[in-house]
Amino acid sequence: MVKPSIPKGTRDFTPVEMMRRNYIFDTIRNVFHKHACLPIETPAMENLSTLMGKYGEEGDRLLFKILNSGDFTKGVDFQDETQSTNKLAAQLCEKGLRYDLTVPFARFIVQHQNELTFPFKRYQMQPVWRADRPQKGRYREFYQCDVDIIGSNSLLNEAELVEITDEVFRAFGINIVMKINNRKILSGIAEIFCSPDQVTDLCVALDKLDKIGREAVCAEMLERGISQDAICGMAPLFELSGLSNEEVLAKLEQMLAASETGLQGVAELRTVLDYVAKMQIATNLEIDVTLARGLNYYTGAIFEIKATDVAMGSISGGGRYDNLTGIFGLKNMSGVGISYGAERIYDVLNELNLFPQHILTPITAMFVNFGGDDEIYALQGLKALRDAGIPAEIYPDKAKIGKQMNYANAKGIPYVIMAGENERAQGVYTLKNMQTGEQKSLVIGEIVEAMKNDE
RNA sequence: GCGGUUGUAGCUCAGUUGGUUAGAGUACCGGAUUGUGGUUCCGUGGGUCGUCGGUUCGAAUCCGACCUGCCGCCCCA
Repeated sequence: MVKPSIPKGTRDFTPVEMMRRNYIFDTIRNVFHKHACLPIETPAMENLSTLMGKYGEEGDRLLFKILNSGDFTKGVDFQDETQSTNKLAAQLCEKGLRYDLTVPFARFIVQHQNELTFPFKRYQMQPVWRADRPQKGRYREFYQCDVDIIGSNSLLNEAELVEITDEVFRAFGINIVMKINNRKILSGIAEIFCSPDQVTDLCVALDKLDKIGREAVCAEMLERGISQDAICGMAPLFELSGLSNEEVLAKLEQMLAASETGLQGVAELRTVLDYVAKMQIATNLEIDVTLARGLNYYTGAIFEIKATDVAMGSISGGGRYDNLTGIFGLKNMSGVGISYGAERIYDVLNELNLFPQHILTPITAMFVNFGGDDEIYALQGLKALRDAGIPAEIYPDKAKIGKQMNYANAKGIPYVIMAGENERAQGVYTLKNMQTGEQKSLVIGEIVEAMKNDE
């Protein structure tokens, strides 16, 4: 016998967990529908060539690769030590599990460009896989809920994503702060203070400011080859927290006066904030110039969302990408999107006790099984309830009443219906409220009515 | 990928310097109670002590490797 187990970082979901997860997906899907977004799905596995090189060096390492079928060692030289692991893997694996939903989406757009109407608003809620080391809130298989608007440069789309985010988290009752930045601002900073090709090093270091503090960030910048002079020049960046969005924009405009790109980033940010204000979106939107995010395909706005009432990593993130489809041969297709992390949202809802009670009791009534003719009589009542759209079941065996009651109790079924010889003779059913213990003799129509009103 | 830490019944955990047949609570199942659950009482079952190897007369206990969960780094939903 094998000991039952599942791979590291993966999980089973119990009925209670699934009902909660479905509540999350349903809630998000409703908001997406309201914003006229259309659903798509893509396969769990993509060609490795689609995936490799899109997420940086780190991303390549975290990709799950799928061993070729058949004689996969044929023609592969394992002795050749000049081959890197990556090159060897490329010979052995031509497929991999998707790492996120955005790159497969870009592939999808290019492949189906002639069937789609642009601007295209899509949503997609599917699992993704990363060979990361699991920790709390970090899994190797997890779900993302993505929404993207592609084929339009309009900053109205950024504003709409803020609006969608606001609606999603308001529906959950989660208080959030939404941080926003613009990659062009980061490029401008690199342009002015160090050099444009150091923007990645700059971002990686700057991104850690709230975590490791100013001094450690400066130390990391030095280590990454950014000069002391440049770091001193950037000093005002470290002093922006606490300022209003307007004040931050003004300061950035000063600092970036010599960079066209940088100023454009500031202008974009200002426009988005302006839209958001005019649309009267209540979400707390905060400029954070240290927000960089690792994904190197972002070119404009960058978003990140954190729950304010619980200590947890970001529950959502996204941004604008101008050229993601370019690598698949389609130019001039700018898009902006955001991704909500289902398991992070689950943990937040759980920790703050925000899951609604009603999602846990999908079964409204259970008929006790007395066997024989009583069983048939119960089945008739059961059908009436189901026809009326009331989720109900009958205990399948003629077991002891205590056992059947226990079953209903353990499953949290709010109503138990009993009908034996006496009830059958009178054409009624005994309805028992499991919470109060109260019992009533009613005809089936009255029971249906009572339960409909109860909902 | 690097460093640290954890693992005993379905669950929460005891288990003495290494010493007979590894315990408790809870849950489960059965009974007290054959048309009434949540409270109570009694009883049954349930363990390759994470896995493999080593030290030892003897290992849940000491050592090593691996696996898993967790924490930090990297990165990130």
